[in-house]
Formats: sequence, structure tokens, C-alpha cells
Amino acid sequence: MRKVRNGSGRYCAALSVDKESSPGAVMHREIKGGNARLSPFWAEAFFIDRIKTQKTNNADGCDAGLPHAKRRTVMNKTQQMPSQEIKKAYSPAEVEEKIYRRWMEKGYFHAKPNPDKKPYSIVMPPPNITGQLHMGHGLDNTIQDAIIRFKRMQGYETLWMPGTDHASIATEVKIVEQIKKQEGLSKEQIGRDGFMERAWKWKAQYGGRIVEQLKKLGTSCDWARERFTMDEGCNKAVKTLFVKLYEKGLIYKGSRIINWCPKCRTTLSDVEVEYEDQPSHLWNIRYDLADGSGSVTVATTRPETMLGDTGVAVNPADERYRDIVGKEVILPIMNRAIPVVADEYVDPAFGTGAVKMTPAHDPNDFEVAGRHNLEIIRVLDDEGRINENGGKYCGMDRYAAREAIVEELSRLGNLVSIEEYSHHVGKCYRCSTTIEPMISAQWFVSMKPLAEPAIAAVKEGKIKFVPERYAKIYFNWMENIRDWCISRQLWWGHRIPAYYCDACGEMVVAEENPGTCPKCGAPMRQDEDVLDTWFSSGLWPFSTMGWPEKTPELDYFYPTSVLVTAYDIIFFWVARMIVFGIEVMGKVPFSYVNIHGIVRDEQGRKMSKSLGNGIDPLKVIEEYGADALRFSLASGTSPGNDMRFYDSKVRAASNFANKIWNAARFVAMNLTDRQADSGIDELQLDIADKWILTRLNQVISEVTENMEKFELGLACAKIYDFIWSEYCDWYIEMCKARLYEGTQEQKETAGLMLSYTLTQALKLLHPFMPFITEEIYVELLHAGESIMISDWPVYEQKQEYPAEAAVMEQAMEIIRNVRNLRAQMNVPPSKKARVLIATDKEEILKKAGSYICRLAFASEVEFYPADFAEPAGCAAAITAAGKVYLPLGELIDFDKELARLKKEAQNLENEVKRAQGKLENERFLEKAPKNVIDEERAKLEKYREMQKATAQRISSMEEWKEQA
RNA sequence: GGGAGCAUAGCUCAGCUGGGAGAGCAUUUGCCUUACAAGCAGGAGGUCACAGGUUCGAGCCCUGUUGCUCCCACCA
Repeated sequence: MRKVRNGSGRYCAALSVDKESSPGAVMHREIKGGNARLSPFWAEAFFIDRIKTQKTNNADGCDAGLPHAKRRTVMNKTQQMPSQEIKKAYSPAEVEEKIYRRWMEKGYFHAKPNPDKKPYSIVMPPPNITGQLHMGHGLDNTIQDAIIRFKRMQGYETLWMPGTDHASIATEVKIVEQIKKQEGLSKEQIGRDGFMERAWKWKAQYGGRIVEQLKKLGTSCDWARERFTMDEGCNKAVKTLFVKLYEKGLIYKGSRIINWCPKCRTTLSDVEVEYEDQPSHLWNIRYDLADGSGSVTVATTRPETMLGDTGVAVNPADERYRDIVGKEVILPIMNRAIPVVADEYVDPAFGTGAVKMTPAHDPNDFEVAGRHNLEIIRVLDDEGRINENGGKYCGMDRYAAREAIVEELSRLGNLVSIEEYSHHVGKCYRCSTTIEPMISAQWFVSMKPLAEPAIAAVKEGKIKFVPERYAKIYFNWMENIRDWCISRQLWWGHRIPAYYCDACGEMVVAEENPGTCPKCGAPMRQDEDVLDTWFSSGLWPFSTMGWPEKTPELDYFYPTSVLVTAYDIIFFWVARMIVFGIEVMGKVPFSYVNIHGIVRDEQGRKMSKSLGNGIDPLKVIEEYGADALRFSLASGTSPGNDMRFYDSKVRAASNFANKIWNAARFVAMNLTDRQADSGIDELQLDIADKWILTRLNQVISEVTENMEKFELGLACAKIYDFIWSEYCDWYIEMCKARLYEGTQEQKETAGLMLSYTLTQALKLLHPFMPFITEEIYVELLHAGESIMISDWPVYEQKQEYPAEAAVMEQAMEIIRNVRNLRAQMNVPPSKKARVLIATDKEEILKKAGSYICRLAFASEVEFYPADFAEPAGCAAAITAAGKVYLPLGELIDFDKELARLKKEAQNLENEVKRAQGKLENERFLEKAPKNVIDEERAKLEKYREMQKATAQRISSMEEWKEQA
């Protein structure tokens, strides 16, 4: 009989080495490290730990430990120490700030053109200066930071360019409110200069708030380069581009129908209008022919606009109205004669087939009017009230006017009918006020010519959307793009660089005020309006790098590598950056657009201020730490899809952090004085080491690939699984055999391997959990100056040991089976039992014998030949590697065991059938790849054997049951 | 009207170029096992929305159906 046991012989050897070396090692570390965290209390704790271990060994050998109560006492002593020992629970709050400060001081975030390295750059979507950090920022910046940290570790010169956006409308609204509240004045009352002065003051005071909040998240941005969309450089860029586009004829001023927000009192671009279906009515109104020969009925959803009607349109092919085309109708209330015109635009099938024309307040009508020279009469003022063109309704609010006009039409007998109707209503994306389309002289960017190369760039793959489907959305929008209204009737923003001469009407577009009119010499006045916020954010990838100057940064870091943002600003921002990047730089602004979804609440609703369902990331960070928040945001998601924010998910991530902390604590306690990163002698590696190295290598290669493809959720899952389910659950436990019972050399190897593997895993995790990985790397493992500037792990083929790994997996299967048996028989871990293994693979399995012994809670492991006749009173499991017996004597519950075996037999039968079915299928044999067939054959053989063994086992169980 | 996405365990979600269905949470049993009870070891729980098709083989590819989202669009 051959035995591998954790018996006393080995212990004695271990002990003698221990006595000599262990305290010495501690002392040495203490001096060498010179680290407050490690000494003196930590060392003391370590020492006590050792003494305890020795006592345990001396007293009762391997199976028994100190009585629980006693052991507790020892632990408590260490816990109560006033101290800087390694805490049992990880507390992020204490380390995060300290670490971030150190990173900043060391300048790790700073990037500069470096010819020896390849550049990797990201520009941060600049958050609004009015903003508070929300989960959307949390997600967006977690992703960017993960990518940038990954690339930094890979050896790129990584620039993450941060900054903030002046957010024209949002900020102006906020400041107007503040002035009203504090001074009781309107913005008109304090005037433009007064307003700007207050606005800048506000910016100085609050504009940095969100930046500070971003830091709490651990973002590794190059803060030294922080920019603001309205700073001097950006302003210069904006003016330069404006002038350039104007000179190319791509920016023009014209009277068009624009979207007007009566509350913000400014124009909005088309993308700033959000449409919403609203129950409304369709009012049918009769317009009588001027010659008294009849009438025509028109339908409208906005009766109040009839005050500005200047015609009625019908389809030229419409027989019903052929006769009246060219005649005039009398507009009720206004009693104005307006023409009936024929235009293809009109759909004869809809409503009555006749449409009232209000060119000043409807984009279609405006176009029809242009074709037929209809008059354009604006009837609404800037606040949404009827203006002087509305006769007696002048001054009345648009909705009040609607009611009054309907009432009057009804009184006049011109209201034919009212139908229920669902109407698509445009709302301001900032204040949700219903938008009024109206004619106005504004500045536009002519988009069609600019869009063409922008479309081509994506088609040609110069820019790749991730996930790809978002490219379709981009194309759809770009291919149907309309001119972009860029002027805003606001003060907070980039003022349009156009100058007017009131004397002669001359207009000059120039970067600086020409002072006097080039034509008549009269003083010039600058355009009152400012530009759409998105005009300046559109320049972000190059304005932040110094354009229009030729800077080394532009040369080196532009085009940027990837843009990370949510799908809801593809039109607002991404598309415009692509357009401007190509136009200005002649190169696309980024190679990849990584689109992510939106963070929703637990019920799947969008987080919003009005719902009050937003979760404050800062509170989450306070409670669980930035690492936990980041990990919860990055994991369990797939690119481009929305996610729900769950507290339980953050808790899980925080538990994970704690798990890692404790694993590291364990490793630190078992590190010898040799440097963690010093080479490990391959000859010293045992089967467990080779298994974990093999697994580590696979994980490294998979995670790296996932990171390259922006599959962060998958990367997180693999790292989590490796650290928790393989490293902690198995490898640490395996190493204990050597740490507690091994020779000094074995101890050292185990310690080094533990530390090495953990360090590598921490590096993989660092992009997601930067703080805890840094703390462990630096403070517990002393692995180097900082993990964030350490090298990303690379796959090493020479560190793969597939044969040994396979044996270890088999041993693990045996262990799992033993545990399972013990659990079913309710044998607690403290009760050790012998484990008998009948196998023809003894030679190789024996190498894992000590692990089976320890991890299967065995008192000893005994190997027998495969045909070994089992003793009575055993629980047994059939594994691929062999049969495993647990002599449990009276603990065996025959019925339970039989039930389990029968279930197992059934499972095996199913498996055999499945495999057999496949292998009997000729077409499978013909067409399936050889490796798949071979695998299937191997499985079948394995299962058949297991089946046989199980059947045997059942019959002998039944016999014993009879006897008992 | 056009386009896109989603439907997988009780809940929230992963699931790679097709090759024996996974995680977290919840649930259940047993455990202070000399890193961690924020833990450990077990267990239960799924006709992968439905119907066809392609294939030796489909959660995955194709077609259709149903149910939810979302985006775009000038039918008054």
C-alpha cells in the first residue's frame, strides 16, 4: 500500500527550518521594507501567527488544531492591535484618496509626445460645468479609464485629455436663475457685460466641481492639460473655423424656418428638439371662396397659426379642387383674401386634401410658399405670444389664442368639425417647452458637402463603430442631413465673429473686429448671437491639442485612438467631430467609436432629475469605494446595451475587492524575504504551480484580447472568475500544503508563486479596480513603484503546462467528488476521513496526492489499483480519473447513497446515449471536424466506463444494505 | 412610415467564428476549515419567446409570428 499523507514526518522537518528562519525573515523584511505599514505591529502579528502555527504543530500534529476558543483568542489579540497591521477588511475610503494624490504627484497621468513610444489618445467627452457627476459619467469614464490604463501598461504613450463644456443653454439658464434669486434682476437688466462677468465668476466657482468628482472615480486623465470649451484656445479655434467655413461658403446666414424655444428664447438645432406623441385634435375649418362660389375645408393641428395663413394648397391632380386653383379664399377672422395654389406636396388622400399654408410657422408651408410666391406673415413673438400681425389676438399666449380662435371660428360658423388626433409635438431638449417653428434670420452650416467625406470615412473603415450596428444609425442620419442652425440667442457661448455696419449694412466675418466698416468707415457692431455649444465641442479632438497652431501634441496624438460615449449623443457630437475633423485636419478624429448604453435605475427607467431616481455615484463611492462602483459598471454588460444599476451589484463588486484584499493579506503573510518578482526556479514548480500558470496564461491571453476589442464586460468576468474561483478557491488552498508542511524551499516557491500569480492577476484587474490593485501591489506585495506603470502581462508559451494542468484538473474533480459525498453525508470538514482512490493513473495522480488530502479534508489518501475490490461501508464516486471511496462506516446512509447513485447512473446513461447517437450517425462522422469526433469518442468511452463502475457500485451497495 | 435592439434560472444579465446552458443576487443544506462569515463546501432551479428552415449538429445562422424598448421621419 502506498500512501501520501500529511503525516508528522514532514512536519518535523518543516518545523526545524521554521524555527531558525521564520523570525529572521520577518526582521529582515521589516528593515528592508522600512515600511510603516509592515512594522512594527505587522511584524508582530506575523510573528504571533508563526508561533501559533508552531504550537499547533507541536501539540497535535496535522489533524487537530488548537481548540477553537483558544485560536480565537490569538486572532483577537492581533485584531485589537492599535495599528497599522494589515486590516482584515479592506476599507477603500482610507486608501483611495492617498493613492490618487500620489499618482498625481508622481505625474503618472501626464503624457507628452514621445518618439520612442506609440501614442494612444482619448479625448474625454467634456461634462457640462453645470453638471454633477451622475452614473452616465461614471460608466463613460470607467470605460475610458480602463482602456487608457490598459494601453498605458501595454507601453503606449497614453493621453487622456480631460476638460469641461461651457454648455451654453444649460449654464445660461442656471445663471439667469441665480441672478434672479440673488439680485432679483433679469439678464436684460444687468446687461450683457454684467451677465458675462457673473457667468465667468460662476464658472470659476463651480466649473471645477465635476472635475473634482471625476477624480474620485480614479480617472487617470492628464489634468495638466485640462481644457474648457470656452477657453482662449478653444475660442481661437472656433473663430478660425467659423471664418474658414464662411469663406468656403459652408456657413451662411439666411431666413429659414427654425426651431424656437419660447422659454429659453433661442433657436435650437433639429437634434435639440425631442418629439413626443400627444393626444390632440384636428380642427377642420372652412374657408369660403372670395367669389362666393363655394368653400374649401382645411385641417389643422394648430388653429392659432391660421392668423398667418397666406394661402391654401391642393394637389394639382386632385379633381375635386381643380376648379378653384387660382381663385382666392377669405381667411376667416382676419378677413384676408388668400390664393389657392396647386402643389405636389399635398397628399390628396389625407384629410380633405386641402392644406392651409402658414409659411412663417411651418417648414413645409415655407417651401410651398417659396414655390408660389406666397406672402410670409409671422404671427408669434419670441415668447410664444401672438404678435401685432394677429390683430385683436395680439399679446395673447399661443394656447389661449388657440382656444379663443377655435371659439370664434365656431361662432362664425367656420368650424366644421373637431377630430381626436395624436399629434407629434416637438419639445425643447433642455426645458421640454413645446417648440414653435418660425421663420428667422439665422446662421447655418451647410452640411451636405461636409457630410459626404464623413460618410465615406466610416464606409471605408477609417472609423469603426463598436458595436458595428451604430454605424447604421450614423449613416441614416448623415445621409439625410439638413443644414445645421448654429446661432443661439444667448450670451453664454462663443460669440459669432460677424460684424455689421449699421450705416451701410455691410457685414464682415472675421476673427477680430475690424473696428470700422471697410466700405463706409462707420463703426462695426458684432453679431449678438452665440454659437451652438456643439459647434465648439465638435472641435474638441484638435482644439484641445492646440489647433489652429501646429503643435507637437497635434502631430503626435491626433488622430485620437478611440472615442467613448453613449449612443444618445452620436448626432450631437460624434457626427460633428467626424465632420470637422476631416474638414479641418484632413484626418478622421478617431479610429474607433466605442458606444455604450445608458445606466438605468432598478426598474429600467432612465435616471432623471425630474423622476428623482438618480443614484449619486459619489455616495456609492463613499459607501463601497470607487473600485466597487467601477467594477459594477464595467461587468455584466455588453457593449452598446443599456444596463440597470443595482445596489446588490456594487455590493458584489465590493465583496470581490474584500476577497482580493484577504487573498493578498494571506500572500503577504507568507512571503519570504525574497523579492516577489524575482525569478522562480522552474525546477521547483510543482503540479499545482504548473496548473495555475497554465490557467493564468490562458486568462492573460483572453483578457488581453477582450480589452483590445473593447469587450470589457467579458474581461471583467474572466478576471473575477480567475481570481475568485481559481486562485482563491483552489490555488491558495493548494499552496497551504507546502506553506504549512513543506520544506523551506517549498515554502519559498509557494510564496513566490502565490505572489507572482496574484501580481499578474492584479495587473489584469488594475484597469477596472485601480485603487485596491495599487494598494496591494505597493503596500502588501512590494512588487514595485506602482502597478499603473507596470507592464501588462503577456502570454508566455513556456509557462504553459497542459499535461500537468490536466492532471491537476483530474485531481480537482476527485476533490469535488469527495466534498460532494461528504456534504451529502453531512460530514463536517473538521471530521477527517480517509480517501481511497482506485485508479490506473496512480503515478501521475500521486503528484497531486497532498492536495487531494488537504482539499478533500482527508486524513490520508491511499491509492489502489483500478480493479481494487472496495471495502464495505464506503461512500463512493466515479470520476474520470478513477473511483474514489470514503470509508465512512456507520455514517453511510444506504438509501441516500443509493438514490444518489441511481441518479448518477441515469445521468450517465443519458450521456452515453447522446454520444452514441452522434457517433452512430454516419453523416456526423462524415462531416464533423475530426477533433470534434475524437472528443466525442473519448467522452463515450469515459462515460461507458463510469457507467459500468456505477452499476457495479449500485449492486454492491444493495448487497450491503441487505446485510445491514 | 422607415430603421434598430431586446426576449436565456425567481430577479438582473453574460454567452466568442454553430460542437454538452453560465455568473451575480435571491433560495436551500452543512460549516469559524490557522486569508476572507463581506467567507467556505454542497444543492435546487432553464423546452434559451413561438413556428418553420439551413446544418451531422442551432441559444447562436435564415424566414416568419408575437410581445416589449428605442431611434429616425415635414402628412397638415
